Amino acid sequence: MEANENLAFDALSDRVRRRILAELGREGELTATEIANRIDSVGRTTVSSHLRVLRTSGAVIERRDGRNRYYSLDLDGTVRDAFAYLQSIMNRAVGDVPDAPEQGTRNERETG
Amino acid sequence: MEANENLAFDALSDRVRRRILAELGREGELTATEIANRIDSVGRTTVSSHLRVLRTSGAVIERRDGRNRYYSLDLDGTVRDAFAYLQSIMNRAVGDVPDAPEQGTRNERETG
DNA sequence: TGGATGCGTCGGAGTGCATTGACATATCGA
DNA sequence: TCGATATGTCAATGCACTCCGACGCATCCA
Repeated sequence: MEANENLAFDALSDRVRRRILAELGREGELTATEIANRIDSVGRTTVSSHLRVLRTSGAVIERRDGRNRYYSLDLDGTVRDAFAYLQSIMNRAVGDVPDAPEQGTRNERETG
Repeated sequence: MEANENLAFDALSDRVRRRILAELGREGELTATEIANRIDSVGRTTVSSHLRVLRTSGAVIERRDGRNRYYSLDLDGTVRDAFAYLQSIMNRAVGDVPDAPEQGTRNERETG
């Protein structure tokens, strides 16, 4: 859990990356270019770099279709780890923190 | 919410700071020296600097007593903001994420 | 009152990371 | 096949942050 937690917050430590995650959360699936168009504070190259970090750390999923690459949140990945971490420290202090949502209901563990 | 969210993840972006928060979550209240003793990868000065960041960003509360300063999590502060952020992006994607705990009224929340 | 303890802050050295333009690769359309 | 589009990657640059020793201030104890 320690390693995952570090990975998770590394991914979340950058403002642009959080912005990307928020967009993906809102839209579901977006291409790299679409994301870059929505965030005009940085260029396409920068977005691409951040997508690499998010991909490597397990925060987003990439789906290829022709020359497009669609990105979406990986809700079983690092975002969930970060959620779990915050949950755990709040839990110890309050003792009444709810669980993360049941994620497995939408994709029946295709990996196998 | 944007500003708070940035503050929150800035505070959480460092491994030592997360370590400190975890200790505070586990122990409830600790002095700066106690925290430094529990984290031997860095010195007391470093811990003090991180505590400053955590204090400034609203992640921890400081209570003074004589020459000691006791730190504890501020569960209505940035930790909660970070929780809320993750919640919101997971919410949009899953639509089934529970709320953070009610910090101020936890006495009434009798879990059935 | 004088020494010890707890703790914050300052200044500087070292390090890591974000950003970007240029370039490479693969796919689409005519 | 030829150009346009979508996207990743590389190398260089500059900034921001971490870490620590030294110092200062307040508090406690004898």
